[in-house]
Amino acid sequence: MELALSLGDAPKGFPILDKAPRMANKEPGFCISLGQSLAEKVSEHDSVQDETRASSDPPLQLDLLPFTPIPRPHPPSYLRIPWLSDSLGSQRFSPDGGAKAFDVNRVPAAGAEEADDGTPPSLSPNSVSSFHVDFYMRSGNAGSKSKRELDDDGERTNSRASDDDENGSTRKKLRLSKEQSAFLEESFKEHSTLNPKQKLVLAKQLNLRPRQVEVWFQNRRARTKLKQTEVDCEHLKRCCETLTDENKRLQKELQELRALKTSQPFYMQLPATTLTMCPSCERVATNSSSSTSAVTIPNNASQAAASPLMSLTNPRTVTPFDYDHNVQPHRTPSS
DNA sequence: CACGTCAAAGGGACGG
DNA sequence: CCGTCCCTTTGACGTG
Repeated sequence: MELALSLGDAPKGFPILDKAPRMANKEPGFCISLGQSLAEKVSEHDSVQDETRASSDPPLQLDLLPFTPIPRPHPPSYLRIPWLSDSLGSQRFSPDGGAKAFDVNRVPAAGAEEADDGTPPSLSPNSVSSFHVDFYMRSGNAGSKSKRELDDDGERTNSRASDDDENGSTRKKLRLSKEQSAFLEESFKEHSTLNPKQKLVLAKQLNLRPRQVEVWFQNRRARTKLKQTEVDCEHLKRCCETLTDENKRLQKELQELRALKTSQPFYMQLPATTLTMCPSCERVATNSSSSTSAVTIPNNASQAAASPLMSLTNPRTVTPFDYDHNVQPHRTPSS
């Protein structure tokens, strides 16, 4: 089976084209040709493409087929994303329907049908800002398709959901084609939300119902949100681990200091209320004249805050004699 | 067969 | 009131 798709008659760039090589890793038969870029529009999303698509560059052919090229028996169809350009543009599906038009959820003959709401976008055939993509699905690629995508003729037979609506029975599970998904994905990169016009045009271009496009964007936003939630969760997890480690460390230090305190009751001779510290010089004095105990003060206020007993082990040690520069010792709040 | 993925449906919230 | 969004659920399908 061959699937030919060409997007745009006046070549212009589009991010999807730059993603194509990556897609090609999974899609053996994938051929894209592209021309003038919309680098100005899309550079914020993909800076790499600017290097490959200068505005004056001739159309670039990306042949992603890993095997020998296959002939192109049918003229390409044309698609473009309207909000990437300044006017509603051309959309010309293969007129003869020979190369299977892009989608898939409808037979080509149904591609000209109006949208569900009965207001199909009127597309001008002569846009100058469109892009041009040729998709060639090799028969080998069809082998990678799920069996439900293929009918007896090897062609995709996903029916429109409207068929189900008409039946009013079960809703058919339909899978969007890789091309549709890629196209929607690129559209999503441009706009995570759609206005009605964009939705209609995109639906028309992808041969989908507007509701399908809308639902796809809703689900896509949900996936993005879920992913972000997972990232946030991971970040919080790491923060929690860090804090847990810090807490353990401080608890251990506290234990050590308590042990030190018990083994050296000498420090207990100084009631806490007798210690004062000069905020300017950080020197500690005692207003107990009989005491000549040496005390230490923290060099780091945060350390002291984190570990109240740390001051007992801080190397900077002073005696009451040091605090002797005509400054009245400050009273502690408790005194 | 269990599980994951994803399109789609349904309902509530919200803004114009 | 209508259209859209988000959230939840459903169901079809693919995969290990």
